[in-house]
Amino acid sequence: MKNQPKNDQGGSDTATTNDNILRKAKLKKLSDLEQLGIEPFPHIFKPTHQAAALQKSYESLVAGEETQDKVIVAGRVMAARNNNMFIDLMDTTGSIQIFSHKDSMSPENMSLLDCLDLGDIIGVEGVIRRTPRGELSVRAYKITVLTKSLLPLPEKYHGLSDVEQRYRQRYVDLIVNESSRDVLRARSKIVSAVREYLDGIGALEVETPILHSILGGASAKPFVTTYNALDANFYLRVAPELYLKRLIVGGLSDAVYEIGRNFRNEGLSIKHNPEFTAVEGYHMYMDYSDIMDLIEDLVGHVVKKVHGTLEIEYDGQKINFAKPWKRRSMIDLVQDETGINFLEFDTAEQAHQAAAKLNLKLDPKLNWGQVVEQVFADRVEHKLIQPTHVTDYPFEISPLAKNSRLNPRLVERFETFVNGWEIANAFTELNDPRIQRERFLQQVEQRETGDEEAQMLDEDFITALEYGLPPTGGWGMGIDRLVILLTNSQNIREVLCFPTLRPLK
RNA sequence: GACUGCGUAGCUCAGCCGGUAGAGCACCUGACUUUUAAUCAGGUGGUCCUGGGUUCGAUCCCCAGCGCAGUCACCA
Repeated sequence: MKNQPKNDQGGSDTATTNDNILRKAKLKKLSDLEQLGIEPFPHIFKPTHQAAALQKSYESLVAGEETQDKVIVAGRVMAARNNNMFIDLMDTTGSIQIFSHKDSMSPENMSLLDCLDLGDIIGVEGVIRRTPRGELSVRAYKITVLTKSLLPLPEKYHGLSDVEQRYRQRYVDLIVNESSRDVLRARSKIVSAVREYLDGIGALEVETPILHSILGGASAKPFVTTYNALDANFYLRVAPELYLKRLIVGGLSDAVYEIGRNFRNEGLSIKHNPEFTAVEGYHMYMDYSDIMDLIEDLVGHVVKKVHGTLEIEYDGQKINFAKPWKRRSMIDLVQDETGINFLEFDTAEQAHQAAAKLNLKLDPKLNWGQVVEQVFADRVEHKLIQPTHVTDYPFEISPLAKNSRLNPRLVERFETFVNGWEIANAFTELNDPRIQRERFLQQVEQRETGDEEAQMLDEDFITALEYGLPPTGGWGMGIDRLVILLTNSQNIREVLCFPTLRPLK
């Protein structure tokens, strides 16, 4: 990539690049400060006020008026005018102008102004006033350098827009791009709201292993790593599901949940990052209908917390999260779009023939359920803009879900779609150890025919089921996608603090 | 992984139908001193992503590589 800061040029006299010239200018000011007996990196400073709160409490202060209210603020110098007489100081809450005039500052302190650069972090003691031009300001009595910055900030008007650099050097992006800060702060708020809701219904937050010796809980390609001390290979988990259900078996709580990272060794896209955050929850004595209610309440709580209303706009499209959400079976939705009722086909061959009529090119090895899933993905998924629970999935693609009470070829599973994206996946949990073993064995068979994503037989999980998993409903939700929707972002990387990039060589 | 596009100053971007490059901001010097992307005058700053090839000459054309983006495939 271009424009990486070079770290090995600080002391070189032969340096001629602009990078070096800019850096040298700042190093000179740093040594000027030291000449003045000023420590450019002091240990501590205690501000008393923050910018946003000051802006709010002095909202009605009229232009030209000065108070006697003493404040101490601290932040980064983002802009300066009139030889640093006016400085825009930015802290984590907002900005406030600093006004430095010889009438209210010592000559020594005034000379410190000459050593300031954009990007420096300073502390300012002074009084609140509003300038005749109407800008709320701190008239400085004393300015303290808190941290000298040695690298130039990006352009003050256009900011930093090179996406690669924004993600590789998120700290620079965050300094100059308010929208980046807003998105990541909203993410934190969303995670808090999820936690708040689940704690509120009495669910217990737990942490289960990320290093798994047996792959399970979802159909996905894993990352593999080695643990030296045990001389054993581990998978980075693709889902925490099987461990969470073990905790329900153990009766740790009526409900448990985990918010954490899953890892899938698959491609990057605007919707996919190899490590992503999911929340999963398991609730005794609930079935998938109860979980649909729960998802609607949970997401509703989060949306309201972030937006104050249940109707949001994403990419110009209005999305309404008000209950109840549409609930419709996968088979019916496919029939709505294609006129084909796949339940009429008893064999995979018949399903393949039907799919072929729809001009779908499918791997001939796919079983009936996989064909239905592909037709659904191709014809239906992208049309599900408003929140929709798609219910009753084929059992072949749902090895951990309990069979349907209505049709043995289906299971009590649903996925929730918003804006054409799957955001949640849930089942009435399969708790019959005999059937679970069969399902695992079918997965193992698929694995042996080359399906890298098929799950493994987890004997200990079956043992847990043999001790008895009470009737339980479980669900998982992708946090990143929810954040994309609720922050009107276009890309998963925008909602990750540090998205995955190819390492620089 | 495949295809397409992009890579020029610290940042945001022009430009060159092949003759070694410009602007604004930032930075430096000076002026101004109640400014708001402050203003005015002057100045510094470039491996035009990297490596090959074609050419008298390549930042520009060709090939390969690296990085990024978008689309597709797998997936949440």
